[in-house]
Amino acid sequence: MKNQEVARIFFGIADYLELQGVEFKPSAYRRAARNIEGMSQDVEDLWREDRVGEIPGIGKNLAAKIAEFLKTGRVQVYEKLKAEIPEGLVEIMRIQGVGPKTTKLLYDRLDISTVEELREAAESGRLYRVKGLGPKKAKNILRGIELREAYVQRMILGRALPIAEGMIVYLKARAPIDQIAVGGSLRRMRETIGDIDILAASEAPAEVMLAFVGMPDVQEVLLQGNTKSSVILGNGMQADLRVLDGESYGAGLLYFTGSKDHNIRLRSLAISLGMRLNEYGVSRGDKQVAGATEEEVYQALGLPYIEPELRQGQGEIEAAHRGELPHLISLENLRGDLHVHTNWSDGHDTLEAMVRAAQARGYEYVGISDHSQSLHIAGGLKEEEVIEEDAEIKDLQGKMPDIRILHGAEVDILEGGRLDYPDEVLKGLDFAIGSIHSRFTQPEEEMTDRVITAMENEFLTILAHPTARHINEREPIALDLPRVFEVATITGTALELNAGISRLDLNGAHARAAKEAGAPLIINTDAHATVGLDQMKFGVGQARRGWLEAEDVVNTRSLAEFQAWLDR
DNA sequence: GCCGTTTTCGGCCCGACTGTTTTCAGTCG
Ligand SMILES: Nc1nc2c(ncn2[C@H]2C[C@H](O)[C@@H](COP(=O)(O)OP(=O)(O)OP(=O)(O)O)O2)c(=O)[nH]1
Ligand SMILES: [Mg+2]
Ligand SMILES: [Mg+2]
Ligand SMILES: [Zn+2]
Repeated sequence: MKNQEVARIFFGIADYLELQGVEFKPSAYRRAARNIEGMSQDVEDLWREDRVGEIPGIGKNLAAKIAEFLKTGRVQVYEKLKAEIPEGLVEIMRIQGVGPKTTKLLYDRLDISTVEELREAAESGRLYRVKGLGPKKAKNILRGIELREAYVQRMILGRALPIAEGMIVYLKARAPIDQIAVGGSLRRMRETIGDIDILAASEAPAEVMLAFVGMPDVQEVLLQGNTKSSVILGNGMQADLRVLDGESYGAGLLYFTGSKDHNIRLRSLAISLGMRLNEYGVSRGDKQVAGATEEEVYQALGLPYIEPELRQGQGEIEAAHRGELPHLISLENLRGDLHVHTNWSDGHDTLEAMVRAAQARGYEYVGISDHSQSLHIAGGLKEEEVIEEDAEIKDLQGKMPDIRILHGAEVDILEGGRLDYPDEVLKGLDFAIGSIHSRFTQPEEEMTDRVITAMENEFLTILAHPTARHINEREPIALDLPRVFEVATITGTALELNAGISRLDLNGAHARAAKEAGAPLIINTDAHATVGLDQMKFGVGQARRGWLEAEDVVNTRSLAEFQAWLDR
Protein backbone atom coordinates (compact mmCIF):
# COMPACT_ATOMS: atom_id res chain seq x y z
CA MET A 1 0.00 0.00 0.00
CA LYS A 2 1.51 3.28 -1.13
CA ASN A 3 -0.80 5.66 0.73
CA GLN A 4 1.91 6.77 3.14
CA GLU A 5 4.36 7.47 0.33
CA VAL A 6 1.84 9.55 -1.60
CA ALA A 7 0.92 11.42 1.56
CA ARG A 8 4.57 12.11 2.32
CA ILE A 9 5.11 13.61 -1.12
CA PHE A 10 2.04 15.84 -0.81
CA PHE A 11 3.11 16.99 2.66
CA GLY A 12 6.54 17.69 1.18
CA ILE A 13 5.17 19.74 -1.69
CA ALA A 14 3.07 21.69 0.83
CA ASP A 15 6.17 22.54 2.86
CA TYR A 16 8.12 23.66 -0.19
CA LEU A 17 5.30 25.79 -1.55
CA GLU A 18 4.82 27.37 1.84
CA LEU A 19 8.50 28.28 1.94
CA GLN A 20 8.05 29.95 -1.42
CA GLY A 21 5.21 32.00 -0.02
CA VAL A 22 2.57 30.34 -2.17
CA GLU A 23 -0.91 30.82 -0.74
CA PHE A 24 -3.73 28.26 -0.35
CA LYS A 25 -2.04 25.45 -2.20
CA PRO A 26 -0.18 24.22 0.89
CA SER A 27 -3.42 23.62 2.76
CA ALA A 28 -4.93 21.96 -0.29
CA TYR A 29 -1.96 19.57 -0.48
CA ARG A 30 -2.05 18.94 3.27
CA ARG A 31 -5.75 18.22 3.33
CA ALA A 32 -5.33 15.73 0.52
CA ALA A 33 -2.32 14.18 2.26
CA ARG A 34 -4.17 13.80 5.56
CA ASN A 35 -7.08 12.09 3.86
CA ILE A 36 -4.88 9.68 1.93
CA GLU A 37 -2.87 8.91 5.06
CA GLY A 38 -5.96 8.21 7.15
CA MET A 39 -8.04 6.18 4.73
CA SER A 40 -8.20 2.43 4.83
CA GLN A 41 -8.48 1.80 1.09
CA ASP A 42 -5.35 1.39 -0.97
CA VAL A 43 -4.94 4.52 -3.08
CA GLU A 44 -3.56 2.29 -5.84
CA ASP A 45 -6.79 0.25 -5.91
CA LEU A 46 -8.83 3.45 -6.19
CA TRP A 47 -6.58 4.67 -8.95
CA ARG A 48 -7.00 1.46 -10.93
CA GLU A 49 -10.74 1.89 -10.66
CA ASP A 50 -10.39 5.55 -11.68
CA ARG A 51 -11.88 6.65 -8.34
CA VAL A 52 -9.16 8.78 -6.66
CA GLY A 53 -11.40 11.80 -7.31
CA GLU A 54 -13.72 10.47 -4.60
CA ILE A 55 -11.11 11.20 -1.95
CA PRO A 56 -12.00 14.55 -0.35
CA GLY A 57 -9.53 17.22 -1.42
CA ILE A 58 -8.38 15.40 -4.56
CA GLY A 59 -9.22 17.17 -7.79
CA LYS A 60 -7.90 16.95 -11.31
CA ASN A 61 -4.35 18.08 -10.56
CA LEU A 62 -3.73 15.96 -7.51
CA ALA A 63 -5.31 12.96 -9.20
CA ALA A 64 -2.80 13.41 -12.01
CA LYS A 65 0.06 13.55 -9.52
CA ILE A 66 -1.13 10.36 -7.85
CA ALA A 67 -1.27 8.68 -11.23
CA GLU A 68 2.18 9.95 -12.06
CA PHE A 69 3.60 8.56 -8.84
CA LEU A 70 1.95 5.17 -9.21
CA LYS A 71 3.12 4.87 -12.81
CA THR A 72 6.65 6.25 -12.53
CA GLY A 73 7.46 6.18 -8.83
CA ARG A 74 8.11 9.93 -8.87
CA VAL A 75 6.30 13.24 -8.97
CA GLN A 76 8.18 15.76 -11.08
CA VAL A 77 6.87 18.84 -9.33
CA TYR A 78 8.09 17.42 -6.05
CA GLU A 79 11.50 16.44 -7.41
CA LYS A 80 11.96 19.87 -8.90
CA LEU A 81 11.10 21.67 -5.66
CA LYS A 82 13.30 19.32 -3.70
CA ALA A 83 16.24 20.08 -5.96
CA GLU A 84 15.67 23.84 -5.75
CA ILE A 85 15.21 24.24 -2.02
CA PRO A 86 17.97 23.43 0.47
CA GLU A 87 17.26 20.30 2.51
CA GLY A 88 17.68 22.00 5.87
CA LEU A 89 15.03 24.66 5.37
CA VAL A 90 12.17 22.27 5.91
CA GLU A 91 13.81 21.12 9.12
CA ILE A 92 14.23 24.72 10.26
CA MET A 93 10.59 25.39 9.52
CA ARG A 94 9.61 22.50 11.78
CA ILE A 95 11.18 24.17 14.81
CA GLN A 96 8.44 25.28 17.17
CA GLY A 97 7.90 29.03 16.76
CA VAL A 98 9.67 29.19 13.42
CA GLY A 99 7.48 29.18 10.37
CA PRO A 100 7.93 29.67 6.64
CA LYS A 101 8.38 33.44 6.84
CA THR A 102 11.15 33.32 9.41
CA THR A 103 12.85 30.45 7.63
CA LYS A 104 12.87 32.38 4.39
CA LEU A 105 14.11 35.51 6.14
CA LEU A 106 16.98 33.59 7.76
CA TYR A 107 17.94 32.08 4.46
CA ASP A 108 17.66 35.23 2.37
CA ARG A 109 19.37 37.57 4.83
CA LEU A 110 21.82 35.39 6.73
CA ASP A 111 22.24 32.47 4.36
CA ILE A 112 21.19 30.07 7.11
CA SER A 113 20.13 26.73 5.68
CA THR A 114 20.74 24.19 8.45
CA VAL A 115 19.57 23.90 12.04
CA GLU A 116 23.20 23.91 13.16
CA GLU A 117 23.90 27.22 11.42
CA LEU A 118 20.76 28.62 12.99
CA ARG A 119 21.86 27.52 16.44
CA GLU A 120 25.22 29.21 16.04
CA ALA A 121 23.64 32.39 14.75
CA ALA A 122 21.18 32.46 17.64
CA GLU A 123 23.93 31.90 20.20
CA SER A 124 26.31 34.45 18.72
CA GLY A 125 23.75 37.19 18.31
CA ARG A 126 24.26 37.31 14.57
CA LEU A 127 20.49 37.03 14.31
CA TYR A 128 19.88 40.56 15.58
CA ARG A 129 21.28 42.01 12.41
CA VAL A 130 18.01 41.24 10.74
CA LYS A 131 15.13 43.59 11.35
CA GLY A 132 12.35 41.77 13.14
CA LEU A 133 14.61 39.35 14.99
CA GLY A 134 15.54 40.29 18.54
CA PRO A 135 17.09 38.59 21.58
CA LYS A 136 13.86 36.97 22.74
CA LYS A 137 13.27 35.49 19.35
CA ALA A 138 16.80 34.09 19.45
CA LYS A 139 16.15 32.52 22.84
CA ASN A 140 12.89 31.10 21.57
CA ILE A 141 14.61 29.56 18.60
CA LEU A 142 17.17 27.90 20.86
CA ARG A 143 14.38 26.55 23.03
CA GLY A 144 12.61 25.31 19.92
CA ILE A 145 15.73 23.48 18.81
CA GLU A 146 16.00 21.78 22.19
CA LEU A 147 12.32 20.81 22.15
CA ARG A 148 12.86 19.33 18.73
CA GLU A 149 15.62 17.12 20.09
CA ALA A 150 13.35 15.94 22.91
CA TYR A 151 10.60 15.23 20.38
CA VAL A 152 8.21 12.52 21.46
CA GLN A 153 6.14 10.48 19.06
CA ARG A 154 2.36 10.64 19.14
CA MET A 155 1.08 8.86 22.23
CA ILE A 156 -1.47 6.07 22.05
CA LEU A 157 -4.96 7.15 23.06
CA GLY A 158 -5.23 4.69 25.94
CA ARG A 159 -2.18 6.14 27.65
CA ALA A 160 -2.97 9.79 27.01
CA LEU A 161 -6.55 9.72 28.23
CA PRO A 162 -5.77 8.85 31.88
CA ILE A 163 -3.10 11.57 31.94
CA ALA A 164 -5.63 14.12 30.72
CA GLU A 165 -8.25 12.92 33.19
CA GLY A 166 -5.72 13.24 36.00
CA MET A 167 -5.03 16.82 34.97
CA ILE A 168 -8.75 17.61 35.05
CA VAL A 169 -9.07 16.24 38.59
CA TYR A 170 -6.05 18.28 39.62
CA LEU A 171 -7.37 21.51 38.12
CA LYS A 172 -10.86 21.10 39.56
CA ALA A 173 -9.38 20.72 43.02
CA ARG A 174 -7.36 23.92 42.76
CA ALA A 175 -9.36 26.48 40.83
CA PRO A 176 -13.01 27.53 40.53
CA ILE A 177 -14.17 25.63 37.46
CA ASP A 178 -17.76 25.42 36.23
CA GLN A 179 -17.26 23.04 33.35
CA ILE A 180 -14.22 21.20 32.03
CA ALA A 181 -13.56 18.54 29.40
CA VAL A 182 -10.89 17.06 27.19
CA GLY A 183 -10.98 18.29 23.60
CA GLY A 184 -8.83 17.76 20.55
CA SER A 185 -7.92 14.38 19.16
CA LEU A 186 -8.53 12.83 22.60
CA ARG A 187 -12.22 13.68 22.49
CA ARG A 188 -12.43 12.53 18.90
CA MET A 189 -10.83 9.24 20.05
CA ARG A 190 -8.09 9.35 17.47
CA GLU A 191 -5.86 6.33 17.83
CA THR A 192 -2.82 8.47 18.61
CA ILE A 193 -2.64 11.82 20.33
CA GLY A 194 -0.28 14.68 19.51
CA ASP A 195 -0.98 16.69 22.63
CA ILE A 196 -3.50 17.04 25.45
CA ASP A 197 -6.18 19.67 24.90
CA ILE A 198 -8.39 20.76 27.78
CA LEU A 199 -11.23 23.26 27.73
CA ALA A 200 -12.70 24.88 30.86
CA ALA A 201 -15.40 27.40 31.72
CA SER A 202 -14.62 29.58 34.69
CA GLU A 203 -15.33 33.01 36.09
CA ALA A 204 -11.75 33.20 37.32
CA PRO A 205 -9.64 32.20 34.32
CA ALA A 206 -6.43 33.59 35.78
CA GLU A 207 -6.65 31.17 38.69
CA VAL A 208 -7.19 28.26 36.35
CA MET A 209 -4.18 29.31 34.29
CA LEU A 210 -2.02 29.54 37.40
CA ALA A 211 -3.06 26.09 38.52
CA PHE A 212 -2.37 24.74 35.03
CA VAL A 213 1.14 26.11 34.60
CA GLY A 214 1.85 25.17 38.22
CA MET A 215 1.05 21.49 37.79
CA PRO A 216 3.88 19.37 39.27
CA ASP A 217 4.54 17.63 35.99
CA VAL A 218 5.07 20.85 34.03
CA GLN A 219 8.57 20.99 32.63
CA GLU A 220 8.26 24.18 30.69
CA VAL A 221 5.70 26.89 30.05
CA LEU A 222 5.53 27.60 26.34
CA LEU A 223 3.05 30.43 26.56
CA GLN A 224 0.64 31.79 29.13
CA GLY A 225 -2.18 34.24 28.46
CA ASN A 226 -5.58 35.17 29.83
CA THR A 227 -7.56 32.57 27.94
CA LYS A 228 -4.97 30.14 26.70
CA SER A 229 -1.77 28.48 27.96
CA SER A 230 0.53 25.77 26.70
CA VAL A 231 3.04 23.69 28.63
CA ILE A 232 5.42 20.81 28.07
CA LEU A 233 5.00 17.90 30.48
CA GLY A 234 7.72 15.72 31.96
CA ASN A 235 7.19 13.07 29.30
CA GLY A 236 7.83 15.67 26.57
CA MET A 237 4.21 15.94 25.57
CA GLN A 238 2.50 19.30 25.13
CA ALA A 239 -0.71 20.24 26.93
CA ASP A 240 -2.97 23.14 25.94
CA LEU A 241 -5.60 24.74 28.13
CA ARG A 242 -8.27 27.12 26.92
CA VAL A 243 -10.54 28.92 29.38
CA LEU A 244 -13.77 30.70 28.40
CA ASP A 245 -17.02 32.01 29.89
CA GLY A 246 -19.94 29.67 30.41
CA GLU A 247 -21.95 31.27 27.60
CA SER A 248 -19.17 30.35 25.18
CA TYR A 249 -18.47 26.89 26.54
CA GLY A 250 -20.26 25.00 23.77
CA ALA A 251 -18.67 27.00 20.97
CA GLY A 252 -15.31 26.74 22.73
CA LEU A 253 -15.61 22.98 23.10
CA LEU A 254 -16.62 22.71 19.47
CA TYR A 255 -13.60 24.74 18.43
CA PHE A 256 -11.17 22.89 20.67
CA THR A 257 -12.49 19.46 19.70
CA GLY A 258 -11.88 20.03 16.03
CA SER A 259 -10.90 18.55 13.83
CA LYS A 260 -9.38 21.55 12.13
CA ASP A 261 -11.06 20.44 8.91
CA HIS A 262 -14.41 20.18 10.63
CA ASN A 263 -13.98 23.63 12.18
CA ILE A 264 -13.13 25.27 8.89
CA ARG A 265 -16.11 23.68 7.18
CA LEU A 266 -18.46 24.81 9.91
CA ARG A 267 -17.04 28.33 9.80
CA SER A 268 -17.41 28.44 6.03
CA LEU A 269 -20.96 27.21 6.37
CA ALA A 270 -21.66 29.99 8.87
CA ILE A 271 -20.36 32.56 6.41
CA SER A 272 -22.57 31.19 3.67
CA LEU A 273 -25.54 31.62 6.01
CA GLY A 274 -24.63 35.22 6.71
CA MET A 275 -23.30 34.38 10.16
CA ARG A 276 -19.95 34.01 11.81
CA LEU A 277 -18.59 31.17 13.94
CA ASN A 278 -15.64 31.34 16.32
CA GLU A 279 -14.82 29.84 19.70
CA TYR A 280 -17.10 32.35 21.42
CA GLY A 281 -20.24 31.49 19.56
CA VAL A 282 -22.33 31.98 16.46
CA SER A 283 -23.24 35.55 15.66
CA ARG A 284 -25.26 37.44 13.11
CA GLY A 285 -24.02 41.00 12.89
CA ASP A 286 -23.04 41.76 16.43
CA LYS A 287 -25.79 39.69 17.92
CA GLN A 288 -24.75 36.37 19.47
CA VAL A 289 -27.22 33.65 18.53
CA ALA A 290 -25.63 30.54 20.07
CA GLY A 291 -22.64 29.44 22.13
CA ALA A 292 -23.47 27.83 25.48
CA THR A 293 -23.77 24.28 24.16
CA GLU A 294 -22.51 22.45 21.10
CA GLU A 295 -26.08 21.42 20.26
CA GLU A 296 -27.27 25.00 19.95
CA VAL A 297 -24.27 25.93 17.82
CA TYR A 298 -25.02 23.14 15.38
CA GLN A 299 -28.68 24.06 15.47
CA ALA A 300 -27.94 27.68 14.65
CA LEU A 301 -26.11 26.41 11.57
CA GLY A 302 -29.09 24.28 10.61
CA LEU A 303 -27.45 21.02 11.57
CA PRO A 304 -28.21 18.20 13.99
CA TYR A 305 -25.62 17.44 16.67
CA ILE A 306 -22.55 15.74 15.24
CA GLU A 307 -20.73 13.37 17.59
CA PRO A 308 -17.03 14.19 18.23
CA GLU A 309 -15.82 10.90 16.73
CA LEU A 310 -17.42 11.86 13.40
CA ARG A 311 -15.80 15.28 13.20
CA GLN A 312 -13.06 14.25 10.84
CA GLY A 313 -13.95 16.21 7.73
CA GLN A 314 -14.99 12.94 6.07
CA GLY A 315 -18.48 13.75 4.91
CA GLU A 316 -20.14 14.24 8.29
CA ILE A 317 -21.45 17.72 7.53
CA GLU A 318 -22.95 16.60 4.23
CA ALA A 319 -24.53 13.60 5.98
CA ALA A 320 -25.86 15.91 8.69
CA HIS A 321 -27.47 18.14 6.06
CA ARG A 322 -29.14 15.17 4.46
CA GLY A 323 -30.31 13.91 7.86
CA GLU A 324 -28.27 10.76 7.33
CA LEU A 325 -25.96 10.76 10.33
CA PRO A 326 -25.60 7.31 11.86
CA HIS A 327 -27.02 6.60 15.28
CA LEU A 328 -23.65 5.66 16.71
CA ILE A 329 -23.03 2.61 18.81
CA SER A 330 -22.22 3.26 22.47
CA LEU A 331 -20.58 1.30 25.28
CA GLU A 332 -23.99 0.52 26.81
CA ASN A 333 -25.02 -1.34 23.66
CA LEU A 334 -22.47 -4.10 24.23
CA ARG A 335 -23.79 -7.26 25.84
CA GLY A 336 -20.65 -9.36 25.93
CA ASP A 337 -16.90 -9.51 25.40
CA LEU A 338 -15.76 -12.46 23.36
CA HIS A 339 -11.99 -12.19 23.55
CA VAL A 340 -10.90 -12.79 27.13
CA HIS A 341 -7.83 -14.59 28.48
CA THR A 342 -7.39 -16.33 31.82
CA ASN A 343 -4.44 -17.78 33.65
CA TRP A 344 -5.11 -21.03 31.82
CA SER A 345 -2.89 -19.36 29.21
CA ASP A 346 -1.15 -15.99 29.53
CA GLY A 347 -3.89 -14.16 31.41
CA HIS A 348 -3.14 -12.73 34.82
CA ASP A 349 -6.43 -13.59 36.51
CA THR A 350 -8.43 -16.76 37.06
CA LEU A 351 -11.36 -17.85 34.98
CA GLU A 352 -13.73 -17.05 37.81
CA ALA A 353 -12.23 -13.59 38.36
CA MET A 354 -12.58 -12.77 34.68
CA VAL A 355 -16.17 -13.96 34.50
CA ARG A 356 -17.11 -12.04 37.63
CA ALA A 357 -15.44 -8.95 36.24
CA ALA A 358 -17.42 -9.35 33.01
CA GLN A 359 -20.63 -9.70 35.00
CA ALA A 360 -19.75 -6.60 37.01
CA ARG A 361 -19.62 -4.71 33.72
CA GLY A 362 -23.18 -5.67 33.02
CA TYR A 363 -22.59 -8.25 30.31
CA GLU A 364 -25.08 -11.01 29.50
CA TYR A 365 -22.38 -13.25 28.15
CA VAL A 366 -18.62 -13.58 28.08
CA GLY A 367 -16.42 -15.62 25.77
CA ILE A 368 -13.30 -17.22 27.19
CA SER A 369 -10.61 -17.49 24.55
CA ASP A 370 -7.26 -18.70 25.78
CA HIS A 371 -4.36 -19.28 23.43
CA SER A 372 -3.84 -22.42 21.36
CA GLN A 373 -1.16 -25.07 21.63
CA SER A 374 1.53 -23.71 19.29
CA LEU A 375 1.79 -20.40 21.06
CA HIS A 376 4.14 -21.72 23.75
CA ILE A 377 5.29 -18.27 24.74
CA ALA A 378 1.73 -17.43 25.83
CA GLY A 379 1.04 -20.74 27.56
CA GLY A 380 -1.16 -22.05 24.75
CA LEU A 381 -3.48 -24.90 25.84
CA LYS A 382 -2.87 -28.47 24.71
CA GLU A 383 -5.90 -30.35 23.47
CA GLU A 384 -6.39 -32.12 26.84
CA GLU A 385 -6.21 -28.79 28.61
CA VAL A 386 -9.01 -27.42 26.47
CA ILE A 387 -11.18 -30.23 27.79
CA GLU A 388 -10.07 -29.54 31.38
CA GLU A 389 -10.83 -25.85 30.95
CA ASP A 390 -14.24 -26.76 29.60
CA ALA A 391 -14.98 -28.74 32.77
CA GLU A 392 -14.04 -25.77 34.93
CA ILE A 393 -16.26 -23.52 32.84
CA LYS A 394 -19.23 -25.89 33.21
CA ASP A 395 -18.62 -25.93 36.96
CA LEU A 396 -18.46 -22.17 37.18
CA GLN A 397 -21.54 -21.78 34.97
CA GLY A 398 -23.43 -23.80 37.57
CA LYS A 399 -22.46 -21.29 40.23
CA MET A 400 -23.11 -18.21 38.07
CA PRO A 401 -26.48 -18.45 36.35
CA ASP A 402 -26.75 -14.74 35.52
CA ILE A 403 -24.04 -14.62 32.90
CA ARG A 404 -23.61 -17.07 30.06
CA ILE A 405 -20.03 -18.30 29.79
CA LEU A 406 -19.10 -19.26 26.25
CA HIS A 407 -16.06 -21.44 25.79
CA GLY A 408 -13.88 -20.56 22.85
CA ALA A 409 -10.22 -20.34 21.99
CA GLU A 410 -7.89 -17.91 20.31
CA VAL A 411 -6.45 -20.21 17.71
CA ASP A 412 -3.28 -19.41 15.85
CA ILE A 413 -3.59 -19.21 12.10
CA LEU A 414 -0.61 -21.28 11.04
CA GLU A 415 1.23 -21.55 7.77
CA GLY A 416 -1.15 -21.96 4.86
CA GLY A 417 -4.15 -20.93 6.94
CA ARG A 418 -4.31 -24.14 8.95
CA LEU A 419 -5.78 -23.65 12.43
CA ASP A 420 -3.87 -24.64 15.53
CA TYR A 421 -6.48 -27.20 16.71
CA PRO A 422 -8.04 -29.99 14.69
CA ASP A 423 -11.67 -29.58 13.70
CA GLU A 424 -12.78 -32.15 16.36
CA VAL A 425 -11.51 -29.80 19.07
CA LEU A 426 -12.93 -26.67 17.45
CA LYS A 427 -16.29 -28.39 17.04
CA GLY A 428 -16.50 -28.89 20.80
CA LEU A 429 -16.12 -25.18 21.47
CA ASP A 430 -18.82 -22.51 21.41
CA PHE A 431 -16.71 -20.33 19.14
CA ALA A 432 -13.19 -19.91 17.78
CA ILE A 433 -11.12 -16.80 17.16
CA GLY A 434 -8.38 -16.90 14.54
CA SER A 435 -5.21 -14.85 14.99
CA ILE A 436 -1.97 -14.21 13.18
CA HIS A 437 0.77 -14.51 15.80
CA SER A 438 3.68 -15.65 13.65
CA ARG A 439 5.36 -15.09 10.28
CA PHE A 440 4.23 -11.47 10.19
CA THR A 441 6.36 -10.56 7.20
CA GLN A 442 4.82 -12.79 4.54
CA PRO A 443 4.12 -11.05 1.25
CA GLU A 444 0.59 -9.79 0.75
CA GLU A 445 -0.65 -12.51 -1.52
CA GLU A 446 0.49 -15.36 0.74
CA MET A 447 -0.72 -13.62 3.85
CA THR A 448 -4.12 -12.89 2.35
CA ASP A 449 -4.51 -16.49 1.19
CA ARG A 450 -3.47 -17.68 4.64
CA VAL A 451 -6.08 -15.54 6.38
CA ILE A 452 -8.83 -16.34 3.89
CA THR A 453 -8.18 -20.07 4.15
CA ALA A 454 -8.61 -19.77 7.90
CA MET A 455 -11.83 -17.79 7.50
CA GLU A 456 -13.20 -20.52 5.26
CA ASN A 457 -12.94 -23.03 8.11
CA GLU A 458 -16.54 -23.47 9.20
CA PHE A 459 -15.55 -23.43 12.86
CA LEU A 460 -13.81 -20.08 12.75
CA THR A 461 -16.19 -17.48 14.16
CA ILE A 462 -14.05 -14.37 14.54
CA LEU A 463 -10.93 -12.96 12.92
CA ALA A 464 -9.00 -11.21 15.70
CA HIS A 465 -6.91 -8.06 15.27
CA PRO A 466 -6.82 -8.48 11.48
CA THR A 467 -3.79 -6.31 10.70
CA ALA A 468 -1.79 -7.46 13.76
CA ARG A 469 -0.22 -4.04 14.13
CA HIS A 470 1.01 -2.68 17.45
CA ILE A 471 0.71 1.10 17.31
CA ASN A 472 4.15 2.73 17.19
CA GLU A 473 5.79 -0.68 17.51
CA ARG A 474 4.87 -3.15 14.83
CA GLU A 475 3.69 -2.38 11.33
CA PRO A 476 0.49 -3.98 10.06
CA ILE A 477 0.91 -7.21 8.15
CA ALA A 478 0.54 -7.05 4.39
CA LEU A 479 -3.10 -8.04 3.99
CA ASP A 480 -5.60 -7.32 1.25
CA LEU A 481 -8.31 -5.98 3.54
CA PRO A 482 -10.93 -5.31 0.85
CA ARG A 483 -10.72 -8.99 -0.07
CA VAL A 484 -10.93 -10.01 3.57
CA PHE A 485 -14.06 -7.84 3.95
CA GLU A 486 -15.51 -9.44 0.85
CA VAL A 487 -14.83 -12.96 2.11
CA ALA A 488 -16.26 -12.13 5.54
CA THR A 489 -19.59 -11.25 3.95
CA ILE A 490 -19.69 -14.76 2.50
CA THR A 491 -18.26 -16.82 5.38
CA GLY A 492 -19.97 -14.71 8.04
CA THR A 493 -16.71 -14.43 9.97
CA ALA A 494 -16.94 -11.47 12.33
CA LEU A 495 -14.02 -9.09 11.96
CA GLU A 496 -12.73 -7.86 15.28
CA LEU A 497 -12.26 -4.32 16.45
CA ASN A 498 -9.67 -5.25 19.04
CA ALA A 499 -9.99 -2.66 21.79
CA GLY A 500 -6.56 -3.27 23.31
CA ILE A 501 -4.97 0.14 23.57
CA SER A 502 -1.87 -0.82 21.61
CA ARG A 503 -3.85 -2.47 18.86
CA LEU A 504 -7.14 -0.70 17.97
CA ASP A 505 -7.32 -3.16 15.12
CA LEU A 506 -9.45 -2.83 13.07
CA ASN A 507 -9.43 0.93 13.46
CA GLY A 508 -12.18 3.41 12.63
CA ALA A 509 -11.28 3.84 8.97
CA HIS A 510 -11.15 0.07 8.47
CA ALA A 511 -14.44 -0.35 10.27
CA ARG A 512 -16.16 2.12 8.01
CA ALA A 513 -14.91 0.32 4.91
CA ALA A 514 -15.83 -3.07 6.37
CA LYS A 515 -19.33 -1.86 7.13
CA GLU A 516 -19.72 -0.54 3.61
CA ALA A 517 -18.64 -3.93 2.30
CA GLY A 518 -21.22 -5.58 4.54
CA ALA A 519 -18.86 -7.57 6.75
CA PRO A 520 -19.99 -8.59 10.26
CA LEU A 521 -18.08 -6.86 13.05
CA ILE A 522 -17.41 -7.49 16.73
CA ILE A 523 -15.71 -5.43 19.43
CA ASN A 524 -13.56 -7.27 21.96
CA THR A 525 -10.99 -6.26 24.54
CA ASP A 526 -8.51 -9.17 24.38
CA ALA A 527 -8.28 -8.65 28.16
CA HIS A 528 -5.41 -10.42 29.89
CA ALA A 529 -6.56 -9.23 33.35
CA THR A 530 -9.84 -8.01 34.82
CA VAL A 531 -8.95 -4.34 34.32
CA GLY A 532 -8.34 -5.08 30.64
CA LEU A 533 -12.10 -5.37 30.20
CA ASP A 534 -12.32 -1.61 30.70
CA GLN A 535 -10.57 -1.02 27.41
CA MET A 536 -13.85 -1.73 25.63
CA LYS A 537 -14.49 2.00 25.41
CA PHE A 538 -11.51 2.42 23.11
CA GLY A 539 -12.85 -0.21 20.75
CA VAL A 540 -16.20 1.53 20.83
CA GLY A 541 -14.37 4.78 20.07
CA GLN A 542 -12.92 3.27 16.90
CA ALA A 543 -16.31 1.84 15.99
CA ARG A 544 -17.85 5.30 16.35
CA ARG A 545 -15.07 6.82 14.23
CA GLY A 546 -16.08 4.20 11.68
CA TRP A 547 -19.71 5.36 11.70
CA LEU A 548 -20.90 2.04 13.17
CA GLU A 549 -24.32 1.59 14.66
CA ALA A 550 -25.27 -1.03 17.26
CA GLU A 551 -26.77 -3.29 14.62
CA ASP A 552 -23.46 -3.46 12.76
CA VAL A 553 -21.78 -5.16 15.72
CA VAL A 554 -22.73 -8.73 16.64
CA ASN A 555 -21.98 -8.51 20.36
CA THR A 556 -24.66 -5.88 20.86
CA ARG A 557 -27.18 -8.66 20.36
CA SER A 558 -29.06 -10.30 23.20
CA LEU A 559 -27.77 -13.67 24.38
CA ALA A 560 -30.46 -15.52 22.44
CA GLU A 561 -29.71 -13.65 19.24
CA PHE A 562 -25.99 -13.95 19.72
CA GLN A 563 -26.31 -17.67 20.34
CA ALA A 564 -28.39 -17.95 17.19
CA TRP A 565 -25.67 -16.12 15.30
CA LEU A 566 -23.05 -18.58 16.64
CA ASP A 567 -25.23 -21.55 15.73
CA ARG A 568 -26.09 -20.35 12.23
C1' DG B 1 -5.28 23.31 -5.78
C1' DC B 2 -10.11 22.61 -4.46
C1' DC B 3 -14.90 23.40 -4.69
C1' DG B 4 -20.20 24.90 -4.97
C1' DT B 5 -27.65 25.32 0.35
C1' DT B 6 -22.80 31.66 -2.12
C1' DT B 7 -20.12 30.79 -6.53
C1' DT B 8 -18.12 26.52 -12.20
C1' DC B 9 -14.74 31.57 -10.83
C1' DG B 10 -13.54 33.72 -6.75
C1' DG B 11 -13.08 32.83 -2.75
C1' DC B 12 -10.44 30.01 0.68
C1' DC B 13 -11.66 30.29 9.33
C1' DC B 14 -10.64 33.05 12.86
C1' DG B 15 -8.65 34.47 17.17
C1' DA B 16 -4.73 34.23 21.10
C1' DC B 17 -0.11 35.01 22.21
C1' DT B 18 4.49 36.81 21.43
C1' DG B 19 7.95 39.98 20.09
C1' DT B 20 9.25 44.00 18.32
C1' DT B 21 6.23 46.70 16.41
C1' DT B 22 5.21 52.61 16.52
C1' DT B 23 0.63 49.77 14.47
C1' DC B 24 1.46 44.63 13.24
C1' DA B 25 3.41 40.16 11.40
C1' DG B 26 4.25 35.58 12.38
C1' DT B 27 2.98 31.38 14.42
C1' DC B 28 -0.04 28.40 16.34
C1' DG B 29 -4.41 26.01 18.00
N1 LIG C 1 -10.58 26.99 13.58
C1 LIG C 1 -9.41 26.39 13.75
N2 LIG C 1 -9.27 25.49 14.74
C2 LIG C 1 -8.08 24.88 14.89
C3 LIG C 1 -6.97 25.15 14.06
N3 LIG C 1 -5.94 24.39 14.47
C4 LIG C 1 -6.39 23.69 15.51
N4 LIG C 1 -7.69 23.97 15.78
C5 LIG C 1 -8.55 23.39 16.81
C6 LIG C 1 -9.05 22.05 16.32
C7 LIG C 1 -8.13 21.08 16.99
O1 LIG C 1 -8.71 19.82 17.16
C8 LIG C 1 -7.89 21.76 18.30
C9 LIG C 1 -6.65 21.29 19.00
O2 LIG C 1 -5.55 21.47 18.15
P1 LIG C 1 -4.40 20.39 18.06
O3 LIG C 1 -3.31 20.98 17.27
O4 LIG C 1 -4.05 19.92 19.41
O5 LIG C 1 -5.01 19.25 17.14
P2 LIG C 1 -5.70 17.87 17.51
O6 LIG C 1 -5.92 17.73 18.97
O7 LIG C 1 -6.91 17.76 16.66
O8 LIG C 1 -4.68 16.76 16.99
P3 LIG C 1 -3.32 16.30 17.72
O9 LIG C 1 -3.53 14.88 18.11
O10 LIG C 1 -3.10 17.18 18.89
O11 LIG C 1 -2.27 16.41 16.69
O12 LIG C 1 -7.80 23.14 17.98
C10 LIG C 1 -7.14 26.09 13.02
O13 LIG C 1 -6.23 26.38 12.22
N5 LIG C 1 -8.38 26.70 12.92
MG1 LIG D 1 -4.37 18.04 20.25
MG1 LIG E 1 -3.27 21.31 21.10
ZN1 LIG F 1 -5.91 -12.60 22.56
